Amino acid sequence: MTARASSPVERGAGVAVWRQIAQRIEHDLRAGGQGGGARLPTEAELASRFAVNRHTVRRAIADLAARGLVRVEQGRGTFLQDLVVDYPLRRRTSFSANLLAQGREPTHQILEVAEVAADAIVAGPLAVRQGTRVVQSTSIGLADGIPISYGRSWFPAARFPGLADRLRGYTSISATLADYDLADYRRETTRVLARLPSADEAAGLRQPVTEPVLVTEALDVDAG
Amino acid sequence: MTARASSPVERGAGVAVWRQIAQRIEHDLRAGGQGGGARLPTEAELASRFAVNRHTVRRAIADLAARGLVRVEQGRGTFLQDLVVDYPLRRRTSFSANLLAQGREPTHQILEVAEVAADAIVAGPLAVRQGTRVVQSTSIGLADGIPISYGRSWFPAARFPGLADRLRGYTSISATLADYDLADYRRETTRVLARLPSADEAAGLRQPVTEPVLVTEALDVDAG
DNA sequence: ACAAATTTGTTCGTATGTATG
DNA sequence: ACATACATACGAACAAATTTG
Repeated sequence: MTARASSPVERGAGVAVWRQIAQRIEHDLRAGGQGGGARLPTEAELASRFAVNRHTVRRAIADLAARGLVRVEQGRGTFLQDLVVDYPLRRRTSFSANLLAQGREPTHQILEVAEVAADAIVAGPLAVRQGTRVVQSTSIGLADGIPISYGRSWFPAARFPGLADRLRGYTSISATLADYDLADYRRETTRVLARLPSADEAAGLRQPVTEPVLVTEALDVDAG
Repeated sequence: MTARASSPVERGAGVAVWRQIAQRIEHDLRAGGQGGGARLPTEAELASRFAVNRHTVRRAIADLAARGLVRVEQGRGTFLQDLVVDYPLRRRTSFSANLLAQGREPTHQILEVAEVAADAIVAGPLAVRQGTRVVQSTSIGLADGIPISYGRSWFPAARFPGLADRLRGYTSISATLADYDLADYRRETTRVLARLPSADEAAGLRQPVTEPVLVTEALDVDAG
């Protein structure tokens, strides 16, 4: 698509070249309704097209990728992303940030991750046979450094290849804990509410993009 | 802080140098509890400290910034970011939103909530004496109706009056599950993404009001 | 108010590594 | 094995914003 010479970018203008390129690509993407995972030109191609260094194109693409417009795959190419970045990932990051910011958010520490055979107790709810390999995660939840919860979870190993390692790598929260937290701890933290502009319209649009607003409100509560 | 020579990064290992640096910086930040907007060493400083090119350091910092740990200001420096949006609540809302959109996000079902006496196993990590009343929650995680995880958690009853009832009322997600989900399940569900208008600007403000955007996107995936 | 020094931002060039087909 | 395409890393230079003299 857009095989045209592509008018050159403005050098020396106030706007960084990579921004101009990012914007142009974005515009072109939105214009030419390339559904699904349409593929973008290669970095080299774009570089020559815009007459810039490949790094400059990469910077632009990095921006688009960060905003969830495209997805980059090594060795394959860059593709239009209509599904956006995901939430959990960001969620985790925001959690880390939280942790860093204050020291008193409830945290979750994974003590141990092991792969064991499912026993009778576990096998039932997981709908697997006894003896099936399951990943067992043992963790504690902390609030202000004080242990609040202790939990053990099991996941079917087969269904989640690599889960064990992944769990070891991260320190994630226990939802249950967080949920409780949401009810009680909230008092002295900041809240964020996500409000869909209108749960209805979100449906009609074919565009994969709906943009509800996230309202953040700080709530100071006197102790007690 | 950390004025030491900083053992060199592993070259040629499987991990990109910038990742190692990002991780090291992150670690150092968490370790040295530098509250508020403590300032990081300059890029040049870090570059020489790690014996890498400045670009490599920049890449690492970009990562930290993207994850909300630090904030970079041209001409001034890089600072530890502390104000953050709130995490758990956002998570829940997004979860609800998710639910609303489709019906097949991974869910968490609480099977049973009981108040029991802490046994030796539980008492330890919770830092309570054996026999202390603890709330025991048993739950399973589902994805598309299929049980994926089975877990049991304990909370000190004293610390959380009313927890039992509250747990019975909710149906929450398992963070671990969600974490994994992020890698695999994503493919065929609807995602909700909270995007700060500009991860950078959101930084400057001391105001407790940040208004990221929630992007909801439907993703149709061909079966198979 | 102006100049200089600092510090981050942008762009180019070059080289090499890694994943994909 | 080979070509393609993205990933990483280094080096150099200059621009822009901020702070300091």
